[in-house]
Amino acid sequence: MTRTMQRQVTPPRIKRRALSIPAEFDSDPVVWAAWLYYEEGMTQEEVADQLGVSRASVVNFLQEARDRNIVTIAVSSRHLQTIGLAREVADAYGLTNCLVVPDDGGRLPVHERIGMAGARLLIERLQPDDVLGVSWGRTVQALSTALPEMKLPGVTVAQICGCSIGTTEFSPELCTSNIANRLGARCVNLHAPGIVSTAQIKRLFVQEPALVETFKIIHKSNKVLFGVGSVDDAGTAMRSGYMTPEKIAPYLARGAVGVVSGRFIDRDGKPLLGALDNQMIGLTLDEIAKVPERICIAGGSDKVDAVYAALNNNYATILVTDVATARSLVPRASRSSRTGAARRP
Amino acid sequence: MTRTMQRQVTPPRIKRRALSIPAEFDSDPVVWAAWLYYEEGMTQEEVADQLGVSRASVVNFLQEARDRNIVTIAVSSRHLQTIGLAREVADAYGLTNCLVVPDDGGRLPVHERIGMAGARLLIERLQPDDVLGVSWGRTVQALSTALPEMKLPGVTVAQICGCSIGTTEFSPELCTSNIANRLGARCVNLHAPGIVSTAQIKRLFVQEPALVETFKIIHKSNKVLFGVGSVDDAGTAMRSGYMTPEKIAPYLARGAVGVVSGRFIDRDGKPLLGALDNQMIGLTLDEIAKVPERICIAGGSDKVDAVYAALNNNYATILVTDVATARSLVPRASRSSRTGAARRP
DNA sequence: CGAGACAATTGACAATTGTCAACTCAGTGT
DNA sequence: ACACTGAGTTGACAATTGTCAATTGTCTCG
Repeated sequence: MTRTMQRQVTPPRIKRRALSIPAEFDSDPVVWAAWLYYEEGMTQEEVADQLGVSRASVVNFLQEARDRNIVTIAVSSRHLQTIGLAREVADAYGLTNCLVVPDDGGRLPVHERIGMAGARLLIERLQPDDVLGVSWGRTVQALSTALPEMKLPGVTVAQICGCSIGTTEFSPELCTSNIANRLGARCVNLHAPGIVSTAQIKRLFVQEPALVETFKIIHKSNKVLFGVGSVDDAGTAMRSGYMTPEKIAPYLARGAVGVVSGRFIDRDGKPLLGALDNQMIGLTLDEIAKVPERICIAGGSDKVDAVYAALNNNYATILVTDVATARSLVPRASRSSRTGAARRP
Repeated sequence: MTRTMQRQVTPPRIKRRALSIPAEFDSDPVVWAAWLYYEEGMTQEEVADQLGVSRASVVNFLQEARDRNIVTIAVSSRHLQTIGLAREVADAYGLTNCLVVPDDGGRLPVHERIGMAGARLLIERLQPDDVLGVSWGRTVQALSTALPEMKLPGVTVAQICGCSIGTTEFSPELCTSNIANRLGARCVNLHAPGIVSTAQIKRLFVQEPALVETFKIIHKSNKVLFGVGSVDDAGTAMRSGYMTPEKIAPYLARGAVGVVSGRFIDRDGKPLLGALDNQMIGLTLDEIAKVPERICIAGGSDKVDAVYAALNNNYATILVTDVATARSLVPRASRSSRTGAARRP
């Protein structure tokens, strides 16, 4: 979602005489245009003259250069962390990192903005031999589509909870494979339903050699990426056919405030175990909590309670959220939250 | 040398009412502006409204964001290698990499353009524990100023040839420390003249414990960066007081065509050893040739002979040059050069 | 060989962005 | 108190950039 530009035509009349020796067959004009424009700071018209094409074509070339990742325009996530609010949240909840995406006046939905920032953060943090466990949800899905195409062959992306049955636009398997594809990473899908009908069937599944192998990889995750669902609304989990109201009811009755990777948590973030849990296939909350780096991407006013709970129980080491959510989060923090973070001198 | 932009003022009249909750004290408006503009693709006017400032201020913020490296606009060097010409040169001379910077119609001098591309390449290639040996010259100097500010604390930048006496704008010690500073790397200077008056004095210097220590580090270089000087013109080496015409004369007489890191080479690239060599303090050509990755940055019609010689004797594993030089280089190559590189389908 | 289809390129126009001199406002010195 | 300085901001204007429909070129097929 970089700058929007497209094509155009050149205005000047001194055209058509290629200045130097440009129009040879030994170069990709797109690369040239990108270099001259972005690196040397030429104007599009100058580039057009240099290349011997119309300025409109230059616009096209530049567009293509961005699409092909020949030029990269990136806001470094490190700087989004320098925003005072991000520091306050990080301090308050003991996070190693916190990204707060600015408000854009409702231009883009929250989950998309958070997805974009999360994408940026993710590619800056991934190391060659990482195994990234991926949960699912609207925000995770948004992150996956915001990722640029890359080549990170050493990385593995693993699906940490079973598949959903419904056919919404997002699902665990789609999130995972999308991310892996964009990243050029190995993709490990968990080929099993997220929820099976009985605890016994779950046991059967889990003992299946193919799944055992898959789980071996999943358990090697040194980073996890997950969203947080609320239970107030009809929630992601239900809309996607992952759960049904009847199944959820007992959890709600016992005080569930949110869903992390398909599992319910109470207001303190404690796992809320119930009958359903024995039918769920995927990493448990305790297992997730053991992964060294845990990236939580979530925001929106309806999710504040759930995010607060999740943070409170330290499920996340890194949080990507939006301004409004961050603002609600700070005063709630159990520890001392410092007011008035450092401003520029 | 990214896009040129500066400050400005906003045109619309619907201003001054901050749309959401932007003007709080918890954020750096520069980061916000950068995010909204570059990441979300808002127009500057929209950003201005969102932030509650004039559009002119937004222009200023964006300028500052680029200056502060909050946004990075980069042409990936990998793509400069995809230019057919670069491949031809690489093939012809057995290089692992070759970058060819496009012609810009004389807008910027060759060495600056090459320096920019070299800078890009360098930061993409440097690994955490690298020791980078740095020679000197106009192009190396240009590279150093084209580097962005970074933090690469694990990297060491070492000066591989002694200091010059003159006070030109560039010198071995300046090149090295410039590069180290920009990169946020450790800087190891070689505190000795590049040329001393007698071979005996050189021996004394080199045995000095402080220098012995320095050389230990220098010899650990796993990457080197050097330019190539011609001897046709009055050359860098002389203008900087590094050498004098009398000293050079014997080398010229014996067929010197170029200078690499202060040492003369003949038309086959062979080191041309003479009286002076025993008075030079710094890595020898043979020592340089043993470094695994050797980045040569050089171009310009006056240097073609010298670059050809250097490439011919395999001093470089990576070459950064300009189109004109690359064009001259290809037909000279001793091996089979393939004509007509791949075009886009 | 011409018609048709499709992609690339272009010029005119509209929108966005950069420049600049003037202005505001805090802080200072007298 | 008041003029002065300097940083930060602004509006009007100029330059640059994006859009789009029309044109051109290329390739395929009849």
